[in-house]
Amino acid sequence: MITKPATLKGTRDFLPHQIAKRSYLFDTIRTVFQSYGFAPIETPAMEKSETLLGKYGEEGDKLLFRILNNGDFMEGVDTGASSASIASQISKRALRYDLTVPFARFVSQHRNELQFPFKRYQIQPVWRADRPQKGRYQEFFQCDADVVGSESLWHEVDFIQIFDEVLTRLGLKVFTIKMNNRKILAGLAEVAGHSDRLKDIAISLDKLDKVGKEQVILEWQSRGIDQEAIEKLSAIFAMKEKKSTEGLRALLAHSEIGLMGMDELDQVMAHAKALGLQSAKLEFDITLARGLDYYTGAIFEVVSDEVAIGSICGGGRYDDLTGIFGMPDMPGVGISFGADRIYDVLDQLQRWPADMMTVPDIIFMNFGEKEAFRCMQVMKEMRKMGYAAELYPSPVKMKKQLKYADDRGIRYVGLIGGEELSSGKITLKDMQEGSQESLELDGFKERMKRG
RNA sequence: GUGGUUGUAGCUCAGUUGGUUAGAGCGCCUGAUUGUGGUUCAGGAGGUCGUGGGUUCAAGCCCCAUCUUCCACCCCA
Repeated sequence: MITKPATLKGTRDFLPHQIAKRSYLFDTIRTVFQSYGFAPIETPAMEKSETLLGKYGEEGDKLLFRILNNGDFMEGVDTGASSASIASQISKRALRYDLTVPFARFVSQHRNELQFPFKRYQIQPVWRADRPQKGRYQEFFQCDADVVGSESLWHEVDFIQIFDEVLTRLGLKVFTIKMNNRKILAGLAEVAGHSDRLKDIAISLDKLDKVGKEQVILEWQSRGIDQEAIEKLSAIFAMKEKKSTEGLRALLAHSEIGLMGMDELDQVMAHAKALGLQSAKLEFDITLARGLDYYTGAIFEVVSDEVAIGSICGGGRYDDLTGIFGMPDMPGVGISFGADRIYDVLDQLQRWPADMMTVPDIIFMNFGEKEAFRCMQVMKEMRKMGYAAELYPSPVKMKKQLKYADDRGIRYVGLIGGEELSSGKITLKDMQEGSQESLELDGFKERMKRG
């Protein structure tokens, strides 16, 4: 039986022109990361299940792709157990869900080989068993930069500049870097008298933009936040509208952690603004929560204001990511570029630079055995000069050969047929101009150098 | 994971209340042009109507399942 060819849902093939665009994107990100002192690493696509499980919350666990054990995976399995238990019995490996947790494992494992603070970047695919939508895939690339082993807030300032630099270079003109601090959210929970309910308060608050404040209040109520607390928290709504921290200090006056968050936020934003940004708008957003459980300080999210596709970058600070791998007191902060979403944004906006396809500089027409051999000799010299050259592989009709050159967007065509072979000349055709000239080998080289 | 939506030629899409042989544009191939592309003209190829069942004398169209797409939740890049 023949299987109909198809990629799995949420996954895609990449054609040469798409790879060209993606490489340009990666190269831009890589260049900027390196200019800020980050060095590349790679980790395996799969990890032990226990490395990944429980790191992304309950929802995240469900989105992990599990890998079935090899061999007789049912041997000794308690089939009466729960699905989750059976799953962990028959699957000891999983595909990575992001690059941050594998990085934490990496740092802990190689701690004696690294110099701290350690700054690494990583551009690799990740997998999530999510339901696909536009800009939402089951396999996609993340481009992460993290620094571990430093509490300095200068890193936060660096990351804001990196967002600005990369996205500006890629041609995005209108985008917003949203910033908040988990300590501020913790402070709010504290003054509301619900320190233990930080997550409930933040998750509902995060939806403010979408559902409005009445709905947020309703959701708080249903999550068991009492009326007195809600009244205190309501002061937030005004701050959200003004996008300012005005009045926030007063509200957090009795929360040590809240005030600490305020200090951090003010310091980072002030420095980032003083250094200047090219295209980015930098905004405080009290409702920004982000789901990942491990964030403890600054949190970032970048959205394009030109294309509605969700966030294109994210990031934040975590005090203790490697603790679960047996390496306590290792603070870190990092960001991630969602390459595939940025790709989609650039596609939609048609912001790709021209001439990104890797196309040879010249193609030689094939007139037969002897003529082709002469072309091979000439091409050998051309390649030494740094040109990419190729020969049409078979001596078919000129029309077909030229159309091939045209379709591929190759600018120059070299013709060495019977006439040229006997006269020792080369006919060079410029496909853009539609002109052609007959040249000696030296003149031909000169002509190519002139472009 | 929940609710919805989509699928017809390589691409973008028509296809009437179920009724002969499923169409168009673009693209592709061939020729006009046996050493000249992108223009023009003439001709041609290409479809298990996503897949599998079912209802019917008859299904691209109705029903069920499944895969896929996109949307809203959820969550996120």
